[in-house]
Formats: sequence, C-alpha cells, structure tokens
Amino acid sequence: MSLRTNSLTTNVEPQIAVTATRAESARSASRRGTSGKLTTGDDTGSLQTGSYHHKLMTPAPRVRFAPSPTGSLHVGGARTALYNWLFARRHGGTFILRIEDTDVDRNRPELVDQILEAMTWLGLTWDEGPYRQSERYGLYREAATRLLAEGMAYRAFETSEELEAARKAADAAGETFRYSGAGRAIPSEESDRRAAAGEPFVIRLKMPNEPIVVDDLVQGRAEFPAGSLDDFVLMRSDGHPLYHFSVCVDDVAMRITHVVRGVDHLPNTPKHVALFRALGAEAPKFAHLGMILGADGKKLSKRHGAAGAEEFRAQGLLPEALVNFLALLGWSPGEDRERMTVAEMASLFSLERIGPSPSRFDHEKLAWLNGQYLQDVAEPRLLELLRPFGLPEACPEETLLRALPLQKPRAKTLVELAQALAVYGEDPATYDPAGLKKFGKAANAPLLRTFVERISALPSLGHAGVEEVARTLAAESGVKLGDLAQPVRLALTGTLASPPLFEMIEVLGLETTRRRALALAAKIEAEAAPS
RNA sequence: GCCCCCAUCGUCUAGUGGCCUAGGACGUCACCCUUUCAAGGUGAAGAUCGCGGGUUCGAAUCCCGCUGGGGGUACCA
Repeated sequence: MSLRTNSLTTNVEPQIAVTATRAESARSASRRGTSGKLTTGDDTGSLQTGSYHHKLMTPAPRVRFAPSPTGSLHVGGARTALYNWLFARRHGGTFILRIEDTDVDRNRPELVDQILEAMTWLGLTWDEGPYRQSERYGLYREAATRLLAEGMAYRAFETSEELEAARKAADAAGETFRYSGAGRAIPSEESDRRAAAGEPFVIRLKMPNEPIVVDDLVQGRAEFPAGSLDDFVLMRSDGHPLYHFSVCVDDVAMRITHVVRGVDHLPNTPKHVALFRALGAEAPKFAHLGMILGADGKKLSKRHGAAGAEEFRAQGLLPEALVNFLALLGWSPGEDRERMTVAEMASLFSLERIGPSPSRFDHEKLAWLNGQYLQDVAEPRLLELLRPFGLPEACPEETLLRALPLQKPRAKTLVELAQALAVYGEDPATYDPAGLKKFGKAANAPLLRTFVERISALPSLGHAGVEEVARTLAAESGVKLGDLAQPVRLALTGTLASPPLFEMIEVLGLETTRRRALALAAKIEAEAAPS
C-alpha cells in the first residue's frame, strides 16, 4: 500500500470506512446473538426511575475499548474492557471495539483473534466493530491535511537521528528535552516546496501556549502547565499516524462520549484535549482507572503467574468469576456487595464509584471466588467445561457425573477438579508414604479383606449400607471408625484425603472397590512377610 | 531531571465533617460439624485511616508540606 507522505499535500483521499465492513458487522452481530444471557434487562429493572431522565437529558453514551495487538488481553485491559462494557450496558449505550494497529513494527496481527476470543470468552461482546485503524488511514490523512491547511499543525523536517542526538545532548546537560518548535517558523510555501520535492517530514501539532485542565471523572482535576508539553508528532514520515492522533480522530469519527482507560494514559490526555480542540470537536469525558499491580506491588507481568486472560482460562478459571473479581478491582457497588452476576453489576455500575488508587491482583481471592462460582455450575455443563482439561478415559461419564457432586466442593478451579476426577478412572499407582506408614500395618490386611467380603454380600452398594457395615466391623474389631476408613481410603485413592468414603464407594462400584482394597491388602501382606 | 496521579487491616474495599469504640470480603487463627480433606457454621486477631502541620466546636473525610509508590516524558500503544 502506498503511504507516500506527499499525498498529505494533495487531497486525494480514499473512501473512509467509518462504519464496519459488512463482514465485520455480521460477525459482531452473530456474537451478540450468542450472548443473550448477558443482556441486563436495564430497561425494565432498577433503571426505571433514572432512565426517562437519562434518555431525555443526555444522548446514550458511546464508549470504546481500543487494544493494540502487541500482546494478549492483559487483565488490565480486560478490566478496562469490562468497565466500558458495564458502562454501556448500564446506560443503554454502545460498546465499540477498535484495534489500534498503527505500529507496523510491533503489531502481531495473529493476536487480534486471540484478543477477540478472550473478550468473547469473558462475555464482553461489542456492539460495533472491530474497527481496525490500519484500514482507516484515509481518515487520518484527511484530518492531517486539514490541520495543516488550517495552520493548527505544521511539517517538521528534522530526522529521528537529529532528534535523538538533541535528546541525548539535553539529557547530558541535565535538561528536559522538548522539541524546539523549529518547524513552526518555516513559511508554508517553503514547507510545501520541500514536501513536494520529496524531503521526509513529520506533522506536528501546534500545542497551545496555555495550561490544559483535565477534569477526570475518577482521578479528579489535573492541571498541566503551559509549556510542559511540546509539539508532538501526529504523522510519521512514513505516513503512519501516531497513537495520539489516530485515537482522537477516531474518537471524533465514532462520536465517543466517554473515554475509560488506564491511568497510564492520563499524562497523554492534555495532548488529546488539545487535539480535540484543533479538530474542532468537543472532547469526550475521561475516566482513568488505577493500575493493576502484582501481589508484590510491582507491575503485573508473566512473572506473577498469569497476566493474560487466556492464561486464566488455562488455569481453569470461570469467566464469570474473573469478571466478578475484575469488577471489584477499583469499583465497588457499596453496601458490601461482593458476588454479583453481570446483570447485577451492569445495573449497579457507575463511574462515580470507581476509586482512583492502584490495586493489587490477589490470586487467592480470585481462586475463592472461582470456587464459589464452581459450586453453582450444574454437573452436565461442568463435565463439558472439564473436557478440555482431560477426563479419565477409563471411566464412564455416568460415573463422573455422580462423582462431581462429591468432588466439586473440594475444588477451586477446573484444573483441580479434573485432577481430582482421575481417581475414578485409574487405580492408584502409588500410595501416600505417610499414609502407608500409618495405615499399612499388618493388622489392616485382614481388616480390608473382611470389609470387602462384607460389602460384597450387600444386596446393593448404597452408602448407608456400606457405612453400617463399616461401623459394625470397626466395633467388632475394637477399632475406631477412622482406623478402618483410613486404610480403605488409602487403598481406594492412594491418599488420605477424599470425599466421604462411603459415598465414594457407592460411586466407584463394587468391582473397583474390591480390586483396590485387595491390592493394598496384598501389598501389606507382601511387605509384612519377611523373606 | 521535569510533568502528572495515588496513599483506610497482609490484600480488595466501605466511608464524602459528627451515626467510626473505622464496616464488609479474601487470607490467617480457633472452635463446631466429621471416617479424612474440603465445603459450611460460629468466633478471634488484624488499620494510632503513610507522616507532619493547619482549617473546624469536631477530620479517615477539607487545605498545605513531606515521605513512599506508580505513570508519563518517542517518527510505541
């Protein structure tokens, strides 16, 4: 594609795609179609008192989530997307997805799908888009041309090498580097001539020489002194728009009303405010969210275990749990609410209740929340969710379905649950050493054999019947129930921890129970008999 | 260096001048339940509201300074 910067001096502009392409519309429409469960019922619910007012007084908000495909969907990004989504749902607005892919060097197009998939997994479906900035270059060129013509921006002919050198010099002198604004002084005829002659240039914005105030909905008022910002670059010499520029042009084109993003963008905001002004547009309202830090208070990264949405998925977390957790990181509905459905969150959400401070990512609490959500998943669906994590092949699904109620309360993630299910498929390959030491006594072999004999004689293997057998046998043998139950448990699971033994036996069935109990008895006998 | 932001139990937070002897949740500990492990139930410990000054009859809540943390300072996003 030709990105000849010379085109900036002309006015040949390709048609602009302000609306999604047909394929994209269809795609997002179908996504929306599958996410019916996430609609919030705003129109009929708690909004009743306020909605009339809202609809008359202010237009429905239009918000966007604008990831760049330079990495996967980070939890920080996921939370930003969620807050935008909740805000849109709360006010009957529009949630727009925009891919910021103007950095050709760092872009990894294959990550776009990964991001979309992660958002879909989280249930954060979008109403418009995904727009790709790489497909909207005409729009940026047109805007740049206009700013140039209006004298709001100008060409600058310094090379990056020259600027780099100047930056280093300033650094060495202990001074703050700011672009000199030299390009402002070049007469427009000369500027046009040099551009036409093919001399490379960037386009810079003329920053107003006055302080810029940002009234942030979350962070409050921040005033940036005049002169603290220099004339930043709008268009690179290779014709690519820079982030600040494409963002503002698109926010105007998409009629964005509220910008909800991370505080790392707060220092950029005065630039954007100046740009919106230059573009002749009203700036949207801003809401900057505090950073999400790792448990150690450092910037969250892979080092902290998981940072990307798909990693949490791989860890066996439920999207609804992650969403609930993320919602609470910076926002609180008040009244001590913690566990909420997305619908509840959407009806309670407000930017005013977002706190400004950074927060740490507490995996423990996430795990707890996930465990809570896990309990509510019905067994058949749970089995499907578990499938990608591996189910024991040797075990009929009907058995797994019966095992699930026993194992579910003992697990916090799908990974843990899947692992716990393994015992229903295969006989223990090894025994817990401590368990063997404590319960592998010679006297326990006959106890195991008698237990097997007696439950074999039972007309059916109901847990109540098995328990009665066990209690009777323990009493007869003069031992506590635990002294019988633990060796049996060790035989059946190889460990000393499991769901209630008698219910487990009922699920495992007579054959498996016999085989495993007898195997341990044999092992004990073999070791007890000195050769 | 310069610019900007933040600061309540270990963690997430409630709190917007008197209702705070600072509330809830995770985590921790104890007890109960119990054939083990979880889950669940009950209870406890845990915050001189970062520090220092103001304002006020009264401050976690308002103002100033400091300290600590974070972000930005690109022809990255």
